[in-house]
Parts: sequence; C-alpha cells; structure tokens
Amino acid sequence: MRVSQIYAPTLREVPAEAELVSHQYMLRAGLMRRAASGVYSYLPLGVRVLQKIMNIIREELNRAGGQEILLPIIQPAELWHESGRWNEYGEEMFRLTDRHQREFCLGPTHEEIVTALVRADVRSYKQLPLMLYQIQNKYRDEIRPRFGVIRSREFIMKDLYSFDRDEEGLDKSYQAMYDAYSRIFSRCGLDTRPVEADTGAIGGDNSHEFMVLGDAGEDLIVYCQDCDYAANVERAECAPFEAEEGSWQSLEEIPTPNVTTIEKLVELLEIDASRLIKTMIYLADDKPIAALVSGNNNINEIKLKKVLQCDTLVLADAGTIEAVTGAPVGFAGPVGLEIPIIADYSVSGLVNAVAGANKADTHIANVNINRDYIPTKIADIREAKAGDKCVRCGGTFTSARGTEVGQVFKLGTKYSKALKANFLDENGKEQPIVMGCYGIGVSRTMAAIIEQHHDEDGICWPISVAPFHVIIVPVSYKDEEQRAAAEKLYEELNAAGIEVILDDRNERPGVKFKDADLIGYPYRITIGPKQLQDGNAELFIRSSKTKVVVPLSEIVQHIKSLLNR
RNA sequence: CGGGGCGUGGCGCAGUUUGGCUAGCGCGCCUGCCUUGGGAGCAGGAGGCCGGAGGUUCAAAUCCUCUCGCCCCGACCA
Repeated sequence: MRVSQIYAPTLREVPAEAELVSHQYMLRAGLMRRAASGVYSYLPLGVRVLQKIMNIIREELNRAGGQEILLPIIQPAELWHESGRWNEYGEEMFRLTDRHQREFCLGPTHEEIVTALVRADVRSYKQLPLMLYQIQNKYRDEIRPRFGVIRSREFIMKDLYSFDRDEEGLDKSYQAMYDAYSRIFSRCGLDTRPVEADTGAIGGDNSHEFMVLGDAGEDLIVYCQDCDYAANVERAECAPFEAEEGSWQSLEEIPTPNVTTIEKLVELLEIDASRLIKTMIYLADDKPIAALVSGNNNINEIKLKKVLQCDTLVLADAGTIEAVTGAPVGFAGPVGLEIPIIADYSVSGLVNAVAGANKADTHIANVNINRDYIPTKIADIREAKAGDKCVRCGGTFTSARGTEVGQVFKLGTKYSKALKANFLDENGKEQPIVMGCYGIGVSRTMAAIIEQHHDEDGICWPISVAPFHVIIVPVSYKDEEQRAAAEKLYEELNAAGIEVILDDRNERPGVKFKDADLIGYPYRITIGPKQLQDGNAELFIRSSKTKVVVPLSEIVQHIKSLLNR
C-alpha cells in the first residue's frame, strides 16, 4: 500500500468531540469518523486493526472448539416475548415495526436467536457439547453514549454460546473460554485482569469480566492485596463485621438542626462515620423499605435488589420519605419505622450507634439492634471499597478503575427452559440444554489497546494488531536515488510477506514523520541521503523511539526477526 | 430524563453581551515557484444561505419563539 493511495486522512488538531486519548487518536489518525452520537464509520486503517483483532479471536476460539456462525441483526419480537425480555430489556433496545406492523428489534445480544436456532436442530446428547460464535454488530440505545467507541450505541461484539448437557460440561466450556480470553487479550497486547462480576440483564449464576485497568475506565473494581480475589464493586462481597463489645445505654435524643448529611453529623458530634447508621428509604416494586448501612459505606443497589427479590428499586422521593418516617429528608432512622428494614453487616454489630430520630432536626444516640429496632433481614448490601477486609482471606482491598473488554457467563438453563431448547439424554429423558455465553467488545478492545499503547505523539500499536508492520519514509521521494531505494525495499518487504506501506507523498520529511508517529506503525524505515550513500537506512522503533542504522541489504531479514520475536 | 455547554468553510476558533459596511483568523485544500532529516517559505486561488424554521426590525451570525444535532456531569446500563 502507498500512503498517497490509502484513504486515511489525518487531523492535525484535536476534534472538540473527543475527550479520551483513544477517541482523539482514532479520529486524528484516520481510523474512524463519527456518523451520529455513539455511531461510527471505520476507515481502512481502522478496519485493518479490527480485522487483526477479529482474527486473533477467531484463531483462539476455533482452537478452543468454537465454530463461527452469523446471526441476524434484526430479530423478531416473538422470541423476546418467549424469554420475557421484550418487556424486561426496556428503553435500551432499539425497536422497529415492519410494514405489516410486526415488531422487531435490533439485536442488543443474541441469546434468544441462537437458542432458537439450536433448539430446532439439536435433539440428542450426542450433538453436545457445542460452541457457536459470531462477530456481529450489536445495538443498544445507551442513555448516554460516550468515550467514542468505548460506550457506543452500535458496536462490534464477538459472542460465543456454549451448549452442554450438564453443569459439569458447562464448567469445562466456561474454563475453556476463560483460558481462551486470557490468550486473546494477551495476544492483543492488552494487560487485563479477570474479576468476578454481576450478571446484569443477561442473567445466570456465575460470571467474570476481563478488565483493562486504567483511570479512563468506567467500572470500579476491588482486589485483594493478599490473595487473588478481584471483583467489580457491583458484585464484590463484603465480610461481616464482628459485633462490638459494650453495654447498651439508653436512647437519647440529640438536637441537630439542619444536619442532614453524614459529613455534617460527623463534624457536629465528633465521632467516626462508621458509628452512624445511614438510613435510606427505597421503593421496592413501589413499596417503601428502609436500608441501613454505616455512615462510611454506601448501599450497593444491585445487592439490595437481590436481597429483596424485587423487579424495580428506586430511591424514594421526599414525599414518600416524609410519609414513612414522619420527618423531612435527612432525619430517617430505623427506630420506630413500620416498614421492612434491611440492615447491612456494617450496622448489625454496632453498639450505641447514632441514627436519625424520624423527627425534624433531631438524631438519636445509643441505638441498639434488636432492642430499639428489629431488622427484617441482615445481609450484605453495601458497596465494597478500598480498605475493606477481603471476604476470602481477611486481607485488604485496593480499588482501581477498569474498562470491561470481555465477559464470560454461566447461563445455566435460563434460556433453554424459557425457549424450550431440550435434548434427549441416554435414558431417553428430555433435558434442558445447559448454556453459557461469552462476549468480547471488539471495537472497544481497539480503543482499550490505544489507551494502553500511546504517547504524546500518537498510537504505538503492538505488532499483532498494527494496521501495517512497517512504513518506508524516503526523506525526499522526488530524489531519484532515494525513490529507487525505497521502491526496491518496498518490493522486497512485500515479497517477504511483511505488511508494508510506502510514504510516496511529495511532502517534507517532518510531515511524514508526524503522520507515521500518529498512526503508530511499529517500525519506520527512513531512507535519506545521510545513510544512503553508505548503503544504509535508518530503522526507527515506534514504541521505544530508538533508531538503528541497518544496511539496506539486511533490512528484510532484520524486520523478519523483529516480527518473529 | 435532570443540570451545564456548544453548533460560524474539512479541522480548531473569533465575532453574538451593546443588531449596522463585503463574515474573519490559524491549519488543511487547489495552482505555480521554491524547499526536503521532525507539521517550511513566497505568490495566486477555491470553499460558508453563520444547524434548521418562524418572528421582531429599515437592517439579524448577533434579539425573540420553536425545533434539530453534538459534547460534558449525574441517574441508568452488557
């Protein structure tokens, strides 16, 4: 390929729409352009990178026993009704109606359609296990698309579905995918960390997310300093607290005018936030409940929702809070409440704690569990944070931000039961297929790679995903000797099967260097008068910004050995 | 959906508060000359119904109303 021919317009200035480095470089280097909010077109260089990533994925999944298929983007509503997700999925699903008023959606995910596919043809245990995957566009009408391709409304995803006869088979498939994912991301040059994860709208029992750690990440994870426990905070379990020692003292009202926040209360009473009971009023399926957590912790609504087994959970409005507690917002407490109370472990062990008094401008001290209030349930409902004790080993949690590039789920029989995907076992007995599903955000992976591999001049692609391996830059393409040498080398590298691009533009060298740095080709060969007269060229290594002089006759061999490393 | 900000040539912006000449600047683009080891120089040129619609006015990029789009924070989310 020649730079004069390729459609890769680079931008000198940073487009105002991009905030994240990866987003800026993807636009500036001419990898993609925005078509609408959260919708992008990929240009030739971007496509080359995507294809590299997809091919790595294919190789590893095929090796693990996967077979590639291609499922439709447009999916009929009936299947989603069967699984119950037509209503469950909500606003995030793009829906459309055809001319006959039949309803469809643009697939946000493909469990329904693949399960329907398999149920039609899989009859016997002899056809299992089965692993099918596709690399396909997905559509989710995100409330707020952001960070370029990292949170977009149309994105490329690899999704694989495993079908097994039993849990044991599922465990094997799950492990095979877990291992394949580790290899895939490592081959892409990504440093990822698998963490335990919540299963969200997909459902299922067990799940890991593969996180790319970095400040730009949208997710918060905690991991233990002493053992290998790591989890998304959505999921991370918290260890129960030990009950405090001490004798119960009598309740005592404290006037606290306008003290409606934990911070103000800590300041006023000069006690630690952990001694306070934070009382949050929620509407669970429209019925009020109280959730208690200590003042230095936050409620994890996902956990709370699971404990309550409700479909919807929202913070109560001021009116409800007043009606339920008899006090304005900021003075709620468990004492005297007539609604269900869920207490976190962080409050269940407190002795002589401080809580709201359910009375304006008043708090109450020496609150004790089972004497002053009786919780409906004591459970783990708080959000894990750095400094907390690890549930597994008692070590200490550290937190980090991360971007999820892949997730593996054990679905079990959720979809096979709903969609009646059954098989006959050896005894001729009908059984639901045991499923797993495994996703990789392909377009997002490209952005994540840039996040981990860039500097102030541009992208530094890992060789495995670079759009081209080598760029040849003659200092002056017009100079006959340089051009001849560059063209000769170009042919030789091409013949050797090395992916090479020749900058044949009549530009000044600085322009060509800047573009090469921005796009991030791993190797640049500069052909200039200085070295050429000695039969040499200069090899520039993008990632380390180092230069070596190599005889023209040895360049092909030299590059080959670098690529094979 | 709540809060904030922005739409002026391909990109980045000024001009809008206080309406008034022909709508400007930098970069990019085209032609020619010149130049060639880190985004050169000179000369000439193309390209904009100022996001859209309606209104106020002698006069609107500028004021008013409506509308569309984009970005950021939040809630939500694989």
